[in-house]
This record gives sequence, structure tokens and C-alpha cells, in this order.
Amino acid sequence: MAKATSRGTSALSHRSAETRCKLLEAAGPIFAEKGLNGVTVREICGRAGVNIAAIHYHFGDKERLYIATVRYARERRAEQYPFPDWDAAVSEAERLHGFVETILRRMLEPDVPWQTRLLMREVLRPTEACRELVEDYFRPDFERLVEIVRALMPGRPSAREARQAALSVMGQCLLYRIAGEIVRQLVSEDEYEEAYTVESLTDHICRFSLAACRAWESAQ
Amino acid sequence: MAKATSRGTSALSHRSAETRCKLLEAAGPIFAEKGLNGVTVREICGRAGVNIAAIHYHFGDKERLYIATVRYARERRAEQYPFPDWDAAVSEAERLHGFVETILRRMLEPDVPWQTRLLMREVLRPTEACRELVEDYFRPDFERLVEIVRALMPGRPSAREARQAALSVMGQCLLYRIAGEIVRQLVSEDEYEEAYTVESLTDHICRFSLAACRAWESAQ
Amino acid sequence: MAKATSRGTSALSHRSAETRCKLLEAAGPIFAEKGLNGVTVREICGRAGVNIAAIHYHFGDKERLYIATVRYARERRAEQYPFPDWDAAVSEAERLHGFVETILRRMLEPDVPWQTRLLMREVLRPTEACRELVEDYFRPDFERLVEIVRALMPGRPSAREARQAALSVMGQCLLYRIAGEIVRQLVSEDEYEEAYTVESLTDHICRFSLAACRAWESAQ
Amino acid sequence: MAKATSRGTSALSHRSAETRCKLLEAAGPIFAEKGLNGVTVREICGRAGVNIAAIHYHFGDKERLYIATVRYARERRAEQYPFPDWDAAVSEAERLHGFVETILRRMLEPDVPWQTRLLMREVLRPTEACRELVEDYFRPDFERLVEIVRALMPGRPSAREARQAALSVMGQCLLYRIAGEIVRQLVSEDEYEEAYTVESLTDHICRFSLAACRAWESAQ
DNA sequence: AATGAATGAGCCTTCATTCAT
DNA sequence: GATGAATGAAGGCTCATTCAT
Repeated sequence: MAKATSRGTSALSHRSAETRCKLLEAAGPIFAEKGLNGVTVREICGRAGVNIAAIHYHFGDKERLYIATVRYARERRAEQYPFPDWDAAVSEAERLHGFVETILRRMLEPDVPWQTRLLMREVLRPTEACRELVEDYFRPDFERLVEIVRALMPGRPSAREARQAALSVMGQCLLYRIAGEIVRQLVSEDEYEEAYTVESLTDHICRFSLAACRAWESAQ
Repeated sequence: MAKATSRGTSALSHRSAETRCKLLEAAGPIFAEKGLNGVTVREICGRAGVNIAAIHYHFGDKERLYIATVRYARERRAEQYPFPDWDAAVSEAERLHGFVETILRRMLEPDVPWQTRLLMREVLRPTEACRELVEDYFRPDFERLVEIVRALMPGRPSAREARQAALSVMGQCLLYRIAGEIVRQLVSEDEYEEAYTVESLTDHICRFSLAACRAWESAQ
Repeated sequence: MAKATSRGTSALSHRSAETRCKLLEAAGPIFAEKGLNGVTVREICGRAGVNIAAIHYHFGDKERLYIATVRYARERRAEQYPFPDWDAAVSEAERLHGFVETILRRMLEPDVPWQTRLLMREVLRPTEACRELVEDYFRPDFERLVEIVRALMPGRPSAREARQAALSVMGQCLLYRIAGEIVRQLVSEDEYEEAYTVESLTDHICRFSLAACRAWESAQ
Repeated sequence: MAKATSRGTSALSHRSAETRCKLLEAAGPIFAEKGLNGVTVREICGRAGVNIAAIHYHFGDKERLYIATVRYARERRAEQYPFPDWDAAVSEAERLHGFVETILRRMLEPDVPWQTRLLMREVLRPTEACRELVEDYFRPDFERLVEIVRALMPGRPSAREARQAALSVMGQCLLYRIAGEIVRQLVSEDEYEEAYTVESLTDHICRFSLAACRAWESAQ
């Protein structure tokens, strides 16, 4: 266990870093699909082409490999589908549109990379890996949305009100990721294919949310 | 495996039916809490007070017991937290409020009957058992919500528009079931305990959705 | 784990009892030779001719099998080399002689049965199995010896003094079991074979101990 | 394995000797406490601050390190708790007292140096390393005791009789090392703590043995 | 119609050892 | 002369399943 416990970020030999990386890349898609308990270390090591003891050596045990994989997914994930970098002149409505579209695209695009699927899994069934994920990854996006929404609401909504409104936007987005199959069945196959693309969902959610925000009246 | 393959609804002896029922009643709450893979057949049989071979005898294997349990849950669906039976005089806004509150209660209250919790689990990770579940469990509720929402929207919204609006309401509700832990962390423990009860969530979601519906303008 | 936890002494089926017995008989000699940690469950099951899961089923885990084996050894052991059943007319010196001889014979006879070797191992490295072993098995013998020794000591030795004298007798006996190899080397091979038989050791220990007891003066 | 097979006492570089020594010093206390099989090479190397491959390099494998450690312990045998250096005027009874006390202290005191504890362990479960150990470690002490005892016995006891008497003394001492836990249980926790200290055990064993020796009558 | 016992595949982990610098 | 990484063989245990009454 020498390695797993005394690991630092520096001075890793090339071989070591390579094996770690092979393990993370192999474990990622499998964890994303089946979750921590649905996966065997043999499967991971086999796919990574390393010895079964390597997990113990480099990560300590399966759970710590899982946590490392979530972290790795988060790091490798930020680049893809970044939020637009808005000019000061861009209207809040446009920002909302950009935000919603980015979120939906991240979640719904075909061939969603395993990194996203793994992070989504964490949302549904948080494990120990989730705490820092929320802080480092979700919170910045969320705070951004809160600011956009707040600017859209008339009067001076409290931070709490803005947060709740932002959550209402997020909920609308998440629905299609989480319960996509059910929605497809409820609205019929055909309508789904036609009217539930990223573009049209973005439009709908933005119109719905814009209307809600603009018509907002503070609860006293 | 004689029994499991030739199973019909008729001609079951009393004892046999009793054992089946004990198994279903025992398995239900456990599956609802831990899911198919988090449960051992020993645990189920132990709690049911039947022999460990009974699952094989009556259902074939664990997975088929699970499916049977979902079906059983649907059939015996506890009628707790039913939707209010609205008088014609009740306003649409009140109906929306009643609907949202009931949905949230079903999803968030801890003492919801296991049948409901098991069905909720199915929504999040659909299995084979899910298709028929949607039709006779979710669709009626969903259609009801569509009607409520449609009546709230000015002009003559198309069915498709009404459905999308209804999905926006559902998404807001589902968020707290799906990502409750993350919301708690995002808004802070304290605020969550105070402002994310069924009652206040109902208020927020209704105000948000009412505003959105009433301000709706048909997208040409 | 149904069986291991709910095991009672009654109503065990024939098969079950047979398998349990096969396991105990197979495990005994191996545990006696190599101790709890030196043995693998695969070895035990292989020698017993049962499936590897049988240990879990019948005993819970390896350690509980070990404890059961110690208990089994104790039960099967009492018959062999019992203490003589002394007539009231037998002198205390003769009783001491009989006691010491029986103890030595139990420990030193060639082909000591595995039961004895296992119990001896417990003496040297007590495990959890040891507590009840002492109470049920060693204490009765020990108390017997205490009474013999006490009767040999002049005056009215306290119970504590008698216990210590009895331990001095036991220590002399145990030495040849525990450190037999070393004694053999210290006194030379030849002398050992000739003068360290059960008979002559009995004589020596009795003479030494008798002299000590009879010359005892209470330490106020 | 170059080193392990061609190892001699000469021509070792300074660093090499240093690593060897660090390993021996680190392994000693751990082996003394847990024995050969209770210790992992990682633990030893970790505590020694050397690489895990060093054991193989310098000693071949774990077992040979163990043997080397026993040898090392014997060579560097700590001279704590040495026997008193008796003046010619000291009585035999006092010498016996000093001898017994020293032996008991070596075996029972917790802060005995690891070298002594490791050698004690060898006595109880002799390994390959034991033979030479007896010769140069135990025999001198034993012969000393034989002389003391012999002088205490009236008449002219044979060497053999004196050896047996000495063994009777040793057996009494060893008991508390070997079966301390069981004695504790037999005489009760309280009595043990109070009356089985090194001091009182010394008193008892000496009184018992002195009485036995002085009352000795040669067996014809 | 039901039971208790038995099965074997497979799980994660641990370890001493050896490889390649 | 020393190191860190890699190896593979077990290790104990768990599980859903099936056998034999």
C-alpha cells in the first residue's frame, strides 16, 4: 500500500503515471455504465491491460479508484461544451438561452462521453465522490445561472428566491436526461423525435422560464 | 422449475398463493430501498419466513421476482396520497397546487408506502418492467396535469405546447427527488431544511409555473 | 448465513450433521498442526470432501469453525486418559502420582491425537476459543490438583498458597511438552531417551513436589 | 539475487551494510511481537525506510531475513537483566533467588529489549534457527542453575538428578510465560494482578524449590 | 408444495516476489 | 547498489442457484 497512501502529485515515474491513466481510462466507461458495484476489478484491469493488483497498488481499493475516476472525469470534462464567454452587451435572455442550451447539449447529445455519464450517475446516486464534485464542478455553473435568473426577475429578489428559480430551470433541463425514455413514451415516439431536440427544448425551457421570471412577484 | 414456467393465474393452491404473497410483501420494501442488485435472496426469504428455494420455485430467479414485485406494487398500489377530487368550482390554480403538492409528497415523504417508492425507483432507472408502468400509472396523472396547465395558458395552446409546459412542471418536481442531496449541498444544509419542505417547494413551483403559464404566448 | 446463525442443537438433518462432522474431523488435525492462520479453507474443504462454501454455511467463517473444532476436540477428548477414580483409602501421595502421570501421558505419549495437540496450541496462543476451554476442561483438573496439593501441605495453607503450589506442579509437567526439544538438546539425546520417559518424569516431579509440599512453611 | 547468494562477511560496502542493519533493526521488534507469519515485508521495509526490494536483495526472502534477525539478536544480545555477579560469600539460596528473578523478569517484563523477546519466541516454537541458539544462549544459564541447585541438595546428587531438579525450577518459571493467560483466568483476574508479579512469583518458586531441594533424598 | 443442504463461480483484497530501470 | 512498479497466485468470503428429499 506504499503507493496508494503516500502518493503525491509530483515525481511520479512515467510508467506509474501511464498505468494510472490506463486504469482511469478503462474504468471510466465501465463505471459510467454500471456503477461502482456493478463492475469487477477484473473487468477493469483486463480492459486496461494491467495486472489485477495494480488497482490496489495505485489506488488502494476499488472505491478509491472510483473516486479518482470521478475526479478524473471532472478534470477531463470541463473543456467540452464550455459555456460561452459573454460580452457585457449580451442580454440576460440570451445568456439564459446559452446556458440552457449548453446544459442540454452536454446531457443529450448523442455519444455523450463517458465522463458526462459518470458525473450524471453521481447526481442520481451520490457517493463519497460527490461532495467535491458539487463544489468544484456544479456550484460554479449553478451560481452563474443564479445570477442570470436574478437579473431577469423584477424587483430585488432575495438570493434564496433566485436560487429557487434557478433550480426550477435546472429541473426542467434534467428531466430529459433522467426520464427521457418515459417522456418519449408519454408524448409519443414521433413527437419526441421532432420536438424534443436540443434546439426546441432550449426554446421551450427558455420561454417558460423567462415568462416565469419576468412575471415574478416577490412573496410579499 | 416446473412452477415458474407453467405459472398461470388459475388453479393455485392456497398455500402456494400464500407463499407467493409473503415473498412479494417481503421483497417489496427491500427492493424499494436498495434496488435489484442491493438485495440478497437470503434477506428476502428470511424476512418472508420462507425457504430460500421458494424464490426459484415460484418465480424462477431473483430478477423475475423483482419484475413480479413491480407488477404487484402497481396492482396493489396504495391509494395513499391520492389526488384531491376536485369540485367543478375549484380554480385551476388550486388544482395545480393540489397536483404539485401530491406529487412532491409521494416522492419526498419518508413514510410513503413501499409500492410508491418502488415505482419511483423504476422511473429513474427503467427496467423491462417500466413500459406498462408508464401507461397505467404515470400517463393518467400526466394527462391530468396537461389539462390543468392547458386551462391556465391564455389563447388556445396546442396539445403539444401544453404537454411541454406540463413537463416543465414535472421537471421542477422531480429535481428534488433525483438530486435532493446535491440541492441540499448547493443551497446549504440550513436553508434546505428550512425552505425545501414539501409545503414551501409546492408554493415555489406553483408560483413559478403559474407565472410562466399565464404569461405564455404561443410561439406562433 | 441462515444455518450458521440459527443453528440449534436439535433437529439437524442427517446430511447436515454428517457434513459438519466431516469438516470438524478434517479441520482438526490441520488446525492442530498449523494454527488458525496457517490453514486455508480450501485445504480443509478439500480434505473433508465438501464444497468450499460449506464452511460458511455451517459455521459462518473460518474462525468460528476453529472455535467449533476446539470445542469438538474437547468433547471427544475427555474419554482418553481419564484420571483414575480414587478410592477414599488412596493416599494423597498416590493421588499426586496418578495425576501427574495422567497429565504427562496425555501430553507426551507418542501419536498424541490431534485433539490434544489442538488444545495444547490453545494454551500457548489463546484465541477466543480459549475462555470456555479453560472453564470446562482445565479448571476441573486444576481444582482437583489444588485439593491434592493442599492436603499434602502441613498446617492450613490458604487457597492461594495451594493454587500456587499446584501451578508449580503443572509448570514442571508442561515444560516437557512445550520445550521438549530444547530439554532433549540440553541434557543430551541419550539421557533424554533414557530418563525422560513418562514413568521417570512422573517419579521425579512427584518426588520434587512432594518434598516441597511437605516441607512447606506458611509465609505467615 | 546476486547478493543474497554470494553474501559473505567481507567486502560489503558501507551503504550495503547500513541497509542490512536498518532492516535487521526494523524487523527485530516486529518479528518479536508477531512472529514470522504475522508480519509483512512491506511493514518491515516501511519501518526501515528502505525499498521493498531490499529484502530480496540482501537476504533472499522473508524467511532468511527472519533467520538473520534471530542470529543478529543473539549476537547483539542486549545485556539488560544480566544475572547478578555473585560474590563467593553469597549463599546458594540467594543465588537461586537471583537466578529465578532474572529469568522471570526477562520473560515477563514488558520493556524487555526486542532481542530477548525474539529469542523467547524461538523457544516456544523452535524453528531452524533454534539449535545454535540453545547452545550459546540457554545452555550457559542452564548450567549455572544446575550448579546452584546441586549445591542446595543434600548428599551428593548425581549430575542427572541436579539437571532434573533444575528443569523443575525452569518449568515453574516458564509456565507464566507460556500459559500466563490461562493462569490469569484460573486464579481470577484480581488475584493474578496482585499475587503474580515478578517479585511474588520469585518468592513462591524459590520457597517451593528450596524446600524440594533441601528435603531431597537420592532415589537410592 | 416445500425444504434444507450443497454447489461453484466469482468477488475484492493481500502478499511475497520479481522485473526493468 | 537501489528503486518503484508490476506481477500472479492465493486468500477468505458471498451469492444466486440447484439438488435431493
